[in-house]
Amino acid sequence: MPELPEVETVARLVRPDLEGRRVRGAHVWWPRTVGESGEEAFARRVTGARIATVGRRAKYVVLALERGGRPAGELLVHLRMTGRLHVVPSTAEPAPYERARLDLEGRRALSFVDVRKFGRMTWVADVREALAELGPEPLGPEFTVAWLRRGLRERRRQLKPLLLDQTFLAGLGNIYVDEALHRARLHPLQSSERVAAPAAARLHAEIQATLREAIEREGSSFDTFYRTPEGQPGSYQHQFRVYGRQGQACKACGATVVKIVVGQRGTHLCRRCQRAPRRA
DNA sequence: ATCCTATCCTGGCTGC
DNA sequence: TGCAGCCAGGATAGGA
Repeated sequence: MPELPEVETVARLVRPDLEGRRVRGAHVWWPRTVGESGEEAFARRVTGARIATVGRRAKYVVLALERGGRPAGELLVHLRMTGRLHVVPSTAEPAPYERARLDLEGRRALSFVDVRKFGRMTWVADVREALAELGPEPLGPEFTVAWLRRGLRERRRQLKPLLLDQTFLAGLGNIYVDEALHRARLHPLQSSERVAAPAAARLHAEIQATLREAIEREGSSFDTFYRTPEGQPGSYQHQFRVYGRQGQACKACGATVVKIVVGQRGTHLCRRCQRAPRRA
C-alpha cells in the first residue's frame, strides 16, 4: 500500500520526466478519479499548464502548475491502495485499469493506473488550503521528540489508530506503523497518554529510521500491487520485522509474530517485544 | 473526544 | 474444477 516511502519513490522517479513539461490535454476513463468537478473542468484546469515542480506531501504527489510563469494551482495525486503513476510514450495504448492520462509535450504522457479506483488525481487552486488538515511530515522539522511527546499526552487514543490518523502525523500507513511500533517496542493498543518520555523518544527515532530505510530501498512491493514507475519493485518488504510475518519468528526475540485486528486494520506484533497495556 | 461502521472497488484467496 | 463469499485497505462521513 503506497505510504510515504512509496509515494516519495514515485515522485522522485517521475520528476525528471515531468518538470518543465507542458500539459497538452487530458483523457479520463473513470470520472471519479479526477474529482467532483468533473472531467471537463479537470481538462480545462490542466490543459496548457506547465508542470513546474513535482513534490510530495504526506501520501500525495504534488504537481505544481504554472501558466505564463505564474502559479496555476496544483495537481494532487493520491494512489490510495493500488494507484500507479507512469510516464509512457504518448502513443501508448490505454493500459488495463488506466483511469486518467495527461498528454504532455515531448511525446510523453503521465498515466494513472488504478485497479481499485480509490486513487485520485485532482486539481486544487491552493495546495496549502487543500491539505491544511494534515499533520506534520515525519521527516520534517516540525516532527520533534518534544512535539511527539506532547501530542501523545494530549490525546487519549490507542497508539496505532493515532499514528494512522493523517491529521496527527501525515504519511504513515498500516505497514510502517506496525514496523515502527515493533521497533520502538510499543504495543499498538497502548494508550497514547500513557507513553512515557523514553518510549516517546524511541518511537520518534524508530518512525524516522523506518521511513528513511524504506525510502533508501525505494519502498515496499508485493503481490501485483505497487511497483516503481519503471516497473521495478522496491525491496523494503524484505526488511519487514512484523508486517505480514504472522506465524514466523520475531527477528528480535524469536517469539511468534501474531496478527490481530486494531481499529479494523490487520495489525502485526510480537507479544514479547511489545508488552500489552494493562487495560486493553 | 474517541470509537465504530459503512462506503468506495476489484482481484485474489478460501472453503465448500 | 467452479463459484460464491470474504478480505485487504486509505480516507472519509455519519452515528453512537
